[in-house]
Amino acid sequence: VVDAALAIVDEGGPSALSIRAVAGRLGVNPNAIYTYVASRAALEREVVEWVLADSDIAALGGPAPWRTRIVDYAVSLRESLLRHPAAALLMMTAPMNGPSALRVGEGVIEALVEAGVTQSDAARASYVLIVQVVGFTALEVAETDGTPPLAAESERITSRREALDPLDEAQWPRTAATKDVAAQWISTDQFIWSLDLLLDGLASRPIA
Amino acid sequence: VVDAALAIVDEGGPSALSIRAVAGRLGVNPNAIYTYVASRAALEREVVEWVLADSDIAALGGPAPWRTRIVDYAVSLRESLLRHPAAALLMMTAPMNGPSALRVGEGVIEALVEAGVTQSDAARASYVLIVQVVGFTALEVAETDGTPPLAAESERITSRREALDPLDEAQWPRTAATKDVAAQWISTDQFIWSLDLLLDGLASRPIA
DNA sequence: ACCTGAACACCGTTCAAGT
DNA sequence: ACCTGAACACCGTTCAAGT
Repeated sequence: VVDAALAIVDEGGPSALSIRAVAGRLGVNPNAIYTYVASRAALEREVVEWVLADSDIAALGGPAPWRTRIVDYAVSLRESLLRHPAAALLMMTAPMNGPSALRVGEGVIEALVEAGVTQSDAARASYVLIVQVVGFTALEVAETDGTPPLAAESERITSRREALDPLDEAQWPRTAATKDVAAQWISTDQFIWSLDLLLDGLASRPIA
Repeated sequence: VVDAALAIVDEGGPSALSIRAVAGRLGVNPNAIYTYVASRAALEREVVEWVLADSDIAALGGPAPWRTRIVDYAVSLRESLLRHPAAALLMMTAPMNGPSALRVGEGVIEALVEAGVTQSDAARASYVLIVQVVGFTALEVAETDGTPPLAAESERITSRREALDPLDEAQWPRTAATKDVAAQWISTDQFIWSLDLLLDGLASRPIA
C-alpha cells in the first residue's frame, strides 16, 4: 500500500506521487485507495514516516559519546532522505509528529541532556538540529531531479561550481571570492560542519 | 503578471498557484501565460524573487553591529515569508540564485567577515543561516493553512500546546517534560534563540 | 508579440452502487 | 470491508492558427 507509494516516488520523483498513480500500480480504481488512506496528504505522511523509520534511530541510544551519537544519527537521516529524495521536501510540508519522529526527538533531547545543557535548552536545540538537517537535505535534493540514485556528491559539487563560474566579481566580491566554498554547500563536509557549529554554540552556554 | 500570481497565492494558499488560475485572474486563456513565463516552475521562481526582494535587505548593510544586522535581517525575511506563506515552501524547491538572493548572500558574508571569522567560514556559516531561516519558516508555515493573515503567534502556540497534551509521559519522558518548550518551537523567541546559537558557535572559532 | 481554440494526458475527491 | 463506474472540477503543456 505505502510500498507502492514509495516505489512510485522513487521512480518518478516527487511530483509523480499521486493517488491515481498508486491505484494504477496496484491495478485498481483510483477511489479504491481511499479505503486505506484518507487523502493524498495522509499518504504523504505515511511516506515520511516510512523514511524516518528507515533511518538509524538506534544510533541515538548507543554507548558512544553524546556528540557522536547526534552527528551519526543526523548523517544517517540525511542518507535515508537521499535514498528517497522526494521525502525530503515532504518532511517540510507538515509537522513531524509520527511515532518515529517522537523517538528521534526523545533521543536527541536525551543526548543533549547528557551533554550537560538544561532540559529546556536541550528541547530548543533539538528543534534547531532537525530544522537544519531536514532543511539542508531538502535544499540539497531541490537541485536534483529527485529520482534515485542521485548523482555522486562530487559530480553535484562540480556542476554547482560550473554554475557559479560566470558570477560578476565586481558586483559580488565576497560571493565571487568564495565560489569554491559555495559549490560545496551541499557536501557531507558542510553538513557536518553545520552540526558542529550548532553543537559548539551549545557548549558555550551555561550548564545545567 | 507576477502580481496576479502573488494575489492568488495569498488568497488561496500554496496549492492554488497554477498557470490556469493566473490566466483566469487576468481574463485570458491558460496558454497565453506562456508568453510571459516559461513554465510553472519559472513562475514559482518569480514569486520567490518577489518575496525576497520584499525583505529588508538594506538592513544587512546598515551601521549597526554585525550581529544586530544579521538577526534583524533574518527577522525581516521571516516576516516577509509569513506575509506570503506560500513562498516559504517554494523557497525550498529550488536553489536560491536570483538577484535578491545574491544581495543577501553578499551582505551576510560581509557581516560575518566583520565579525572576524575567515572568509571561507563566513561563506559556510552564511549557508547554515539561510538553511535555518528558510527551514524554520517553512516548517512554521506548514502548520497553518497557508493563507494570510496567519493566526497570531500566541494562538498558534496555544493550539500546539493543546496538540501536545495527550503525549504519553511513560514512553517519552523527556519530550513530555518539555511540552511547553516544544509548543514554542514556532515562536519568534525560538527563531532568535536559534540564530544566537549559531552565532555563538561562530564566536568560539579561530579568528581570521 | 500576444492571443484564441482545441486537444492530450493528467489530477483529487465524491457519490451511488455492487459483493 | 473493499471494490467498480461514473462524474465533477480541476491541472500543465503543446500545437496550429489567427492578428
